[in-house]
Amino acid sequence: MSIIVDNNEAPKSLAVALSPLPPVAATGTRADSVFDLLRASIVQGELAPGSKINEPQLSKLYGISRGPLREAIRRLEGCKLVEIKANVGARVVELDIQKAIEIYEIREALEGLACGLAAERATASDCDQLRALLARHEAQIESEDGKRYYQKEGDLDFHYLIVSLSGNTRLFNLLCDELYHLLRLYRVQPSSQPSRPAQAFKEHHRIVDAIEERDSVLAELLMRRHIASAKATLLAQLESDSEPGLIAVAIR
Amino acid sequence: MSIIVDNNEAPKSLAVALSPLPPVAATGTRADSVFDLLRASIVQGELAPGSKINEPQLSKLYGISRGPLREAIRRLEGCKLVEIKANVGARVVELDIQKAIEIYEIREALEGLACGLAAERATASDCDQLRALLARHEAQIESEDGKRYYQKEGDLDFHYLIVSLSGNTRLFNLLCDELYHLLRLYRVQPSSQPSRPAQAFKEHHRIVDAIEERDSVLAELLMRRHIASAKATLLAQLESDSEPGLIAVAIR
DNA sequence: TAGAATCATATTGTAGACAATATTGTTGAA
DNA sequence: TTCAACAATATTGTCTACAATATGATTCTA
Repeated sequence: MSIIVDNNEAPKSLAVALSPLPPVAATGTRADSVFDLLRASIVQGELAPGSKINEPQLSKLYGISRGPLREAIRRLEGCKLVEIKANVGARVVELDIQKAIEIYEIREALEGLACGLAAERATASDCDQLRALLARHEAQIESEDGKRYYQKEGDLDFHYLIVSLSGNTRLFNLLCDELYHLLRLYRVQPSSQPSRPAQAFKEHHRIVDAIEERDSVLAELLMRRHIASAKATLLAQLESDSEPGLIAVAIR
Repeated sequence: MSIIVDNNEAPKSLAVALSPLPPVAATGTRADSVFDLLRASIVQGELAPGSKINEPQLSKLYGISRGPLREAIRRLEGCKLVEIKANVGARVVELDIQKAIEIYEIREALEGLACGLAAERATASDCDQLRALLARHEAQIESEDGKRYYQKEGDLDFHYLIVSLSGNTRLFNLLCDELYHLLRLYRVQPSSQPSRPAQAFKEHHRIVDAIEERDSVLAELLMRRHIASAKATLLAQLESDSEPGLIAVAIR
């Protein structure tokens, strides 16, 4: 299954696949709640890449009118998770290799920045937190299902923490509220997943070393290399996956 | 006049200050048109930083209903030009020194990336374009009112071109559709404007040299330094401006 | 007078209905 | 059969009205 060619319409059992709106919205407006739900649905693959966002269908599903729904869709557009064409509607974004390259180029620059700033600003207790996180990851790597966890979310935990230590709020929002959600789209398909948890773990350790030593130049360099490695791994996966995908396109 | 303390409400003569919606929308939806108009109004300072976005008032002014207007406001939120609080409404963003630092940190990383990529990808004719742009700027710098032009928009022209040469569409959108509009907010106030057109012009030339020589590492380095200089200049202005502002706050 | 509670007002949030546009299916002619 | 024009349908875009919430002014009490 390739993410490139999977632009089928949403299945008819959509109402089953998507979670309904909780009866009492925790806080904020309905548009906010629906935004969260829709984003989760897209990121988790319930709403397939390329599939149409049908307003009447979704407003009925979530039990809200189209007004707040449209506002939620506009916010998704801001996050680049959907693309809107006037008088045509919104579709879940389709990720291809070209977009992956662009995203990772940006990610490398921004996380490099974040890591360098973190090295300048991290306190001793911040470093303790980083070490504790790494220790938890080490324990999980040794167990087999932990390995999967580490690949999926544990890695992002590490990056979240570094970015938050940068002290740059806008940078945090840019990475954690937008870019990371997009990145998750690339993890939806089970795929071969050779990945590289042990290697990544080593790299994480060296990054924390640099931060502890307040070596911001080295911290930036190591993080940029770390992201570049992740990019190479992802691109290799995408390219191997794309072959059957292209065939599937040809068949149709 | 300081951008920090200028959080007065929009003047009563708002309808005069803002341009009305053109009778025939060029293309796209009304929400798109109003988004463009509102963004222009904010960036040009007609809608002052910190001022309230009043939906009934604006919908009457633009001659549209609140539905598309709210969608436009959501998009402005995505560009970080307004901040929305649930059940309270939207306000034009207030720029302070802290935010300027954050924006310029991000800008330095992203434009450094863009410039390095441009050095890798620019063709001979791309380089010709860059040289032609610089020649135009040189001519304008020598005339006095050209100097002002150069400070205001000519500099951004140069950066637009570099970013577009990077070949990274997402990077282009991030910088040109979002960050640059925000940056313009800092230029609204007339201020002392010592600025540094001659120095910036020199730096631009060296950047183009590096791009022509396909030296992406140098190109990135020079662009980062160039942005860092611009940041220092802006921060110096903001800090000198902020003193009377703080007094104004104390008086009120 | 100072402060708190209450009420009136204004603004935001939401719903439902209608208009405009795009999409799809059908019919007809070449 | 194939293509084009047309009609039917569905979806998006917009408007109006109403409900929910916040804001402020006023009144009342200590």
